[in-house]
Amino acid sequence: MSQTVDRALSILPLLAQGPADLGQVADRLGVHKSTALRLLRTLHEHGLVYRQQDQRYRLGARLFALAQEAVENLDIREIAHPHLAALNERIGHTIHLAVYEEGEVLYIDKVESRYPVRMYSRIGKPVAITVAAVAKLLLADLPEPERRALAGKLDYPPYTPRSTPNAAAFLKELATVREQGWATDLGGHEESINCVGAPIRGADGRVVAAMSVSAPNVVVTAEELLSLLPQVRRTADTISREYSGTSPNKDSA
Amino acid sequence: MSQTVDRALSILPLLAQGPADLGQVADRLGVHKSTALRLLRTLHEHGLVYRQQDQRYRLGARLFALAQEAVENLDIREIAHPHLAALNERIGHTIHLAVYEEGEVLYIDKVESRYPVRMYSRIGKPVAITVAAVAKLLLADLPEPERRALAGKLDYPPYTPRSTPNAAAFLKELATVREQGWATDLGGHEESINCVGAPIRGADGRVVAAMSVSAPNVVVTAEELLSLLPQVRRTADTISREYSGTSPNKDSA
DNA sequence: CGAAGCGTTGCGAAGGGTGCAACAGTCATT
DNA sequence: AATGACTGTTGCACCCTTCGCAACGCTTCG
Repeated sequence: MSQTVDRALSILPLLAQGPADLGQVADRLGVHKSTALRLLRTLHEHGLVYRQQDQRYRLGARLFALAQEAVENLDIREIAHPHLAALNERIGHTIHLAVYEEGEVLYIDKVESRYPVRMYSRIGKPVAITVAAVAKLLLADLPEPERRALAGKLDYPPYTPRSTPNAAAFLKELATVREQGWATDLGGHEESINCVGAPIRGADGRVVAAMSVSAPNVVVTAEELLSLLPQVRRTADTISREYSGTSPNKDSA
Repeated sequence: MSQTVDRALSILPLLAQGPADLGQVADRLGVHKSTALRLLRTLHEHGLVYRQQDQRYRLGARLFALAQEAVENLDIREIAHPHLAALNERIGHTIHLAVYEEGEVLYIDKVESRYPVRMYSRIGKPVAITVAAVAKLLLADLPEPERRALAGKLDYPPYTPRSTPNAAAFLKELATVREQGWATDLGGHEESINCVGAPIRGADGRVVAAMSVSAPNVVVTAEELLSLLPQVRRTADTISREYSGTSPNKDSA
């Protein structure tokens, strides 16, 4: 809606592919060099773009800072974390927390067995949206037209023989998930990894996040993992209650 | 230099502090609501800003994606990683890789003992620039006036009794580091953690990155850690040679 | 030494952004 | 139920800001 800002922001994904010099940026934006220069300068002043010694531009450090601060301000994450850590204490496996946002599913927290360290390692990476248990939970709750439209637009990469093959199968799976209130990924992403997940709901009943427990089948069989489902659901429900129950006022001064 | 873009980008750090509604954004920008609305819309279309259910705006998911892609495109990181992993195989401790950018020191890779997983957990977080071994290495190589100016502007938080107390002590430490070509952090950040690091240099001899090995002193004493210095320096030198030696052409098609 | 490539600057023109005012919802109050 | 206050939204006219151009300085080639 704002041409100048639109052009400036278009530079970011362009630079995400790798450093580029002024001419390249101007070309790919379809604007004059002087225009590109001014946009890049503004981005530079805000730290979103960095100029390396060969004068080429690449994405800047402030971007990390912003992403970091952003993830820390997600209140679901803040509320959920202690519960995820507690569950991890008991069962030991890797636990993920994820949210849905505009066509993408995004890990926002992860608790690794015996390492209670927050890892953002997968943040921003394209989640295997067609097979991940958390993705199924989040998409299953979308309004029907949106869900259908999204399913149609997705690719269905055959990670393994057990991956979701196409939109029809995916929609059917989502219906099942919505019905039963939990989801699995049994070797759909990596042959030897199984997951089981449950939804976290807000006060209005909508799914605001999803959590899952993952484990390689050399450690526990799929059946053993499924036997943890009650604990997973209980944790998810606890988080749901806390999230929707008391008003989590985060008003700043 | 570009007013519109400047205003739009100013919204990002503002939202990093927490969600805000249209009026708040307009006020803090000093512009009319309608203007703020159009800027936010443009940011929204690019995924940098997300509108939550209560209509308030917060930072969006694309930000994570950009930060992620950016860090993957740092060629120093790409070249260094296998060497860091190899060193980690031998000595087992945590290894960091960091760069300097416009007044900030930034971790861009980390190899954890027995977990050869890339963790970006600390990316974007303010590094303890006055005490970290990698920070000393990077700042020690700055041109004198810049180094002096930066040292004067920094805060010197007393994390521990062994933390760098003030600018004078810091500059003296940096001189030592530049002299000897390596750096340590002996309990300056956390009482029980020691680090030893070495610089990675480009073809022109300038320090382009720094690496360090960290270990708690319950595992190895400071002396034992220092005994690893030759290995650390050898690894750093190997990376330096590879980085500056052959032309690492990363031209895309 | 000249040519070609890059980034940079100042300028006039016009396109786009700005603020205003009015509208449409929602919520709380009376 | 009606009123008011509050939000987010829209259309519009004015004028500021941005745009592309052309020329410049600079380095790097041939």
